[in-house]
Amino acid sequence: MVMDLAGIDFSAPAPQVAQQLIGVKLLVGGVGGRIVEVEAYDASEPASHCYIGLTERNFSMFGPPGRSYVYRSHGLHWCLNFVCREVGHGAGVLIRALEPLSDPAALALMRERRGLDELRLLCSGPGRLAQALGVTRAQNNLPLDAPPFLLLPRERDVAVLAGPRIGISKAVELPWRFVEGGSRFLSKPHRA
DNA sequence: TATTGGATGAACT
DNA sequence: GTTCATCCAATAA
Repeated sequence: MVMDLAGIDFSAPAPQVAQQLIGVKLLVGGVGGRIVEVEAYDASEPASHCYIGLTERNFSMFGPPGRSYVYRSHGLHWCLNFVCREVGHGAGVLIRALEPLSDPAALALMRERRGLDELRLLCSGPGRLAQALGVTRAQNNLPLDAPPFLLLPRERDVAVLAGPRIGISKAVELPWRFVEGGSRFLSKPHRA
């Protein structure tokens, strides 16, 4: 166990970490919810930002496991990842959707940041959840076991389903997207 | 130096 | 279903 957060060993391969993250509660500055959708990425496959090697953008994915990797997508969205494996490997888990926490103050803050009322749309997508949680490049390469981050273990069992990843054109065959079966907060429905 | 293509989301038809 | 806003790393030249 190199990095034990919410009972998860982040030095394990990304797909293994990814399925264990479903049902875990993620808070950033006290705001967040239960993780219901994630995707695993690894330097060995071409859909990963690490496939090409170390760059200014992806350097945190080559650092220690159990840290954040935040990147900008399509020029306007931020996306949050958790780093896996060991230093120098290049692997991580993209956090794609949360079931928003029921704390009233937290919900109000997320709604304000998103400019929306509808609970379903607060955190159902990687860009949306980063906006709701106030995550930007300022939160890149930070340890996940210290503020503003907080990870709490699953409170109950969840049914985890695996399927193909969303929005990629390479390595489309890998079933490295993991969702909570039946969740209403997914960015897209599960497909096997 | 120029072009291209995204680990997206919102607003359209 | 399609379009588009808008940034930047990778690739081509």
